[in-house]
Amino acid sequence: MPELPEVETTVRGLRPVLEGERIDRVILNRADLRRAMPADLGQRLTGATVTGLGRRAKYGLIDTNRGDTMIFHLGMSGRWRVDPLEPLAHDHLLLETGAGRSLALNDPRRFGSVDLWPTEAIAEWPPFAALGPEPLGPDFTADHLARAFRGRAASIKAMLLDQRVVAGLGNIYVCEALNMAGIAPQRAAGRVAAKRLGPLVDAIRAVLASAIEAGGSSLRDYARPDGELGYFSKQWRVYGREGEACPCGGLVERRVDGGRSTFWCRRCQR
DNA sequence: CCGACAACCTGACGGC
DNA sequence: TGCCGTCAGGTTGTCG
Repeated sequence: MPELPEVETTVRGLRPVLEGERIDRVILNRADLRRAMPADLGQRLTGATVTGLGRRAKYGLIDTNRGDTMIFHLGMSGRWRVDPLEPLAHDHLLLETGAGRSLALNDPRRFGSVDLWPTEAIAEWPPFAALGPEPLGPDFTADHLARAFRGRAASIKAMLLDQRVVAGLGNIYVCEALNMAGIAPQRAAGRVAAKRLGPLVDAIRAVLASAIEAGGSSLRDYARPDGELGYFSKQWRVYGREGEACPCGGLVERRVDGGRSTFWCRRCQR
């Protein structure tokens, strides 16, 4: 499930459980996710106190007082459960705090990852090295997109999914933002008029912000054992809505690009 | 540079 | 009821 808003919602749900708390116990059921967890993960985390939590792109960050940051990615199917009532299949990592709270990282498909890296050098963690700007941060601007898109024949959808261009967008929110901005997903990035890039930046920010708000509004529910996120799906304009009406009154169509579904409206997206 | 495709995994769902 | 094909929010690599 997780694109940027879901990871942000997850981090916000973990924060009250972990921040300032000591990790008393680490149970590693299986370390072979998409990339293997560090062999000494349990040793390095046990007894550490969590000093803060954050997010970069689709990665969650858990800082400790030992100088390590735990970096987790939820892949396609990852989720944290808070104070789970019972174990589930695919609970790969369990944490217990000194306050008696517990967390379970569950990921059936194992496309996620967990790593540890020195907090002071977090920007040099290899997957972070080439990431583009945060879409909700100050460096994500129309000028940035203009530079990234200039002369490029690749589709704008492919460019927005490229984490080097902007970090944190996935298939759902790219479809949503392009619909909101009225841009056809298959249009060559270099052929999007400069004056349309400001509205595109605004659309991306708006769709992410409302998705985070939707997650945030159900944060109370997050701390349930089922780990439900309060997903944004009810508010999707086009994603998963093939054959239904676009907000403009046109018809939502589905096409496949690079093996992934694209939902769009040919009436309002040009 | 670019698009297509496969690989990594499991689960949900629809059709028959 | 069960079996089978299809599809799924991500990332990374290869091929032509």
